[in-house]
Amino acid sequence: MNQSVKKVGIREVASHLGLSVSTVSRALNGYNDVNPSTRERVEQTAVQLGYKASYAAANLRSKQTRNITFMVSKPWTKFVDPFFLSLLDGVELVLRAQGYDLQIVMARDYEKEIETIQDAVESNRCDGILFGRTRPQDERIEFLEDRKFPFVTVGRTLKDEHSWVDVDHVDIGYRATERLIQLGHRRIAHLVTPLRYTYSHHAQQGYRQALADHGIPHDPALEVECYLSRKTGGDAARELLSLGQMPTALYCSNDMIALSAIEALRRFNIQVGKDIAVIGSDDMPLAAYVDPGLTTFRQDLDGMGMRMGQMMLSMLSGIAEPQQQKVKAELIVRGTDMPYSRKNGDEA
Amino acid sequence: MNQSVKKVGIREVASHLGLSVSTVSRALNGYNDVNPSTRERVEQTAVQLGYKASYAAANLRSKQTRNITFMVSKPWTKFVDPFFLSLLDGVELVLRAQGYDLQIVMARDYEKEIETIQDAVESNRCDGILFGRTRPQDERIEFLEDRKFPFVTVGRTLKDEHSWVDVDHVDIGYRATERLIQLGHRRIAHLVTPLRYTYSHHAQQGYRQALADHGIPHDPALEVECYLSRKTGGDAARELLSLGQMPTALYCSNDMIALSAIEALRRFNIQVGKDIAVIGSDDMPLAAYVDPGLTTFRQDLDGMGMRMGQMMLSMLSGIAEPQQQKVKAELIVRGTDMPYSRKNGDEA
DNA sequence: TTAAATTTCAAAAACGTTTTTGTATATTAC
DNA sequence: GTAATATACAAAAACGTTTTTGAAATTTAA
Repeated sequence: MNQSVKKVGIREVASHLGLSVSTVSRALNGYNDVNPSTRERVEQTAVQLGYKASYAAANLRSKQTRNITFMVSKPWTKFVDPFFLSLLDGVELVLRAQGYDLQIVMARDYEKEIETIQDAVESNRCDGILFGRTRPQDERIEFLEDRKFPFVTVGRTLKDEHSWVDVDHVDIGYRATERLIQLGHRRIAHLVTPLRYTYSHHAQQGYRQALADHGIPHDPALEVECYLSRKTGGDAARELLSLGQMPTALYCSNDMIALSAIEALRRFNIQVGKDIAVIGSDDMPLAAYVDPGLTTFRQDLDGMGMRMGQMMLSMLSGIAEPQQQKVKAELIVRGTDMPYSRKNGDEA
Repeated sequence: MNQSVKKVGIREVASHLGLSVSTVSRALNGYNDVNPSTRERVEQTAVQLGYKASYAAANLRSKQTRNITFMVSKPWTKFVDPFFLSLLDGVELVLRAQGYDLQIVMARDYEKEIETIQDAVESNRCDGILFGRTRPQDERIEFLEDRKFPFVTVGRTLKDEHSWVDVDHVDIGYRATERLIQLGHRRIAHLVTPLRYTYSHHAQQGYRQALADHGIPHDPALEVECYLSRKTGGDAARELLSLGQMPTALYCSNDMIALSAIEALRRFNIQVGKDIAVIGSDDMPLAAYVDPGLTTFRQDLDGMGMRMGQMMLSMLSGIAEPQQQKVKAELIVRGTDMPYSRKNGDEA
């Protein structure tokens, strides 16, 4: 392939300096049994000759790739999950500072997730793995724990003994619900994200706790599981409508679901922000742009990403104990939540 | 690291079958000097023993990574450029089908772009490179051409002799402008994306050609370069306002710029879709959600991604001639463009 | 029936580093 | 002044594959 430019290897650097390859290698890799002045000469010559160590050769011998893989899943839309992309920036910043590269691989569907991870660890492609969409019981986590392969997740399993960063979804659920209660609502529905993900359970837990703490009985009919497509977010709203007794407020554990429900309700001439209150959960970009703006929660994705990177780094440096970090989200009040008034759909 | 699970190499597979490692290797890699029945036995034993070839070792020997790197640039927002992410799906689909992996690396800023690419090719990390944000003269392309390293870009240089896929921005510029002209507008501004990117020049070319074809003189004051941040999109609108004679229509070679201008104009009580017409260029998700919806152009990113993958594949299989594909965008009429009426800001 | 060609596999070299081990020389300890 | 230690480098092994080369066994050609 490279015709014009001859590939320069460590041998060339060594012979150019009259040194052995081992010394060049050790100089370049920061070992201390090399004279400072020699090291400097080596470094200079290396850049001068344009030497770059072969990735494959170095990996093969050292068993280190200095590479961390983030597996993103293909979600409900045709694109990569934007939620995880937002994390990447923080992760990359931290890893890069320690000389690690961040590599992103996509998993096309559920089976590919575990397959991708297995492949990454079994073919020695990276030193550590990052991923999200964690489930109460997660095959991927079991696999990695079994292999003792370093990993950090966004979100956790129910067993919860590995390293993770997570938004406090119990807290979001609680605060969203409590806010609606304090605004006077009593029939509050929860459009909950797929229960195959752990965080949905946490949201549910926060929602139910808030109801309980304020003496509102939990009505299972008001808690409907939505899938992460826009369509089924609206479906849930229609389902609630057909219940006869429409709730006066909606807490959605995902903004997309909220937006989808809002659109469906609009079709029925139900004005969100006037006839019904809605609160979302993750402040997606769209949330600020719709009219009225969606009241929701902002999550510090960048900070979480950095924390994630730090955890990975410390695992790589030998720290074995799992590290865990739960971060609180910030309420962003916009226009979709409002006090309860008798005129609302509720006739109880 | 792997304490419980012993790593099984090609040697184990070979000895388990009473074959030589070379035969196992050739069987697994689809060479034809191996008996079909032997191949089957090897394949079975390989999965049975859980053998996976070491990535590094295979790379080192074969000089092939079966890995394609897509370099995404960090754009104006804090996240990865959503435009390129949309391509990824198509690219990945095509590459995966031929056993290639797609790996994504981020370039944090301009200098990192060339650096990232140099590093990827010089350390033999991939067999081919994909990227966008191409400039009229592009250092990265020169570097890769010089090394004869396979690459395909989204967008092109002005010299235009490499392999690329590109949206026909000349066409978009022409059609957007012509549409506004046919709606009766004569003072049409062009808020143009940064001219450091080639596609901005194409958009400009289409815009000017449409004006010329309809006998409208080109007013340089109406063509203002915007940077891809929301703020400076609005700045351009304010600049035009201060001109005294506001244009009656805006063609923006980027939706973000359009949205930003719209927001700024709203602050001045100028109603987009009533007082001024706006047309965007790339149908970003937000475009459908704002009120009124942005009239813009839809680009078949998925198809472009697939085409890109195919081009890469054919380059890898030895085809040397550059392949190029220009795709037309589809006009999406929403609410921000409307016919010219005398009441508009224009008093000419 | 023999020579040539084909099929199928094995032995060994090669890929370009890092790591292990070894060895002069210089330094320190006594 | 000698032995022990530390310093700075070199030689060679090792990493786990793929590729090259070679060779026996089988088939085909004559």
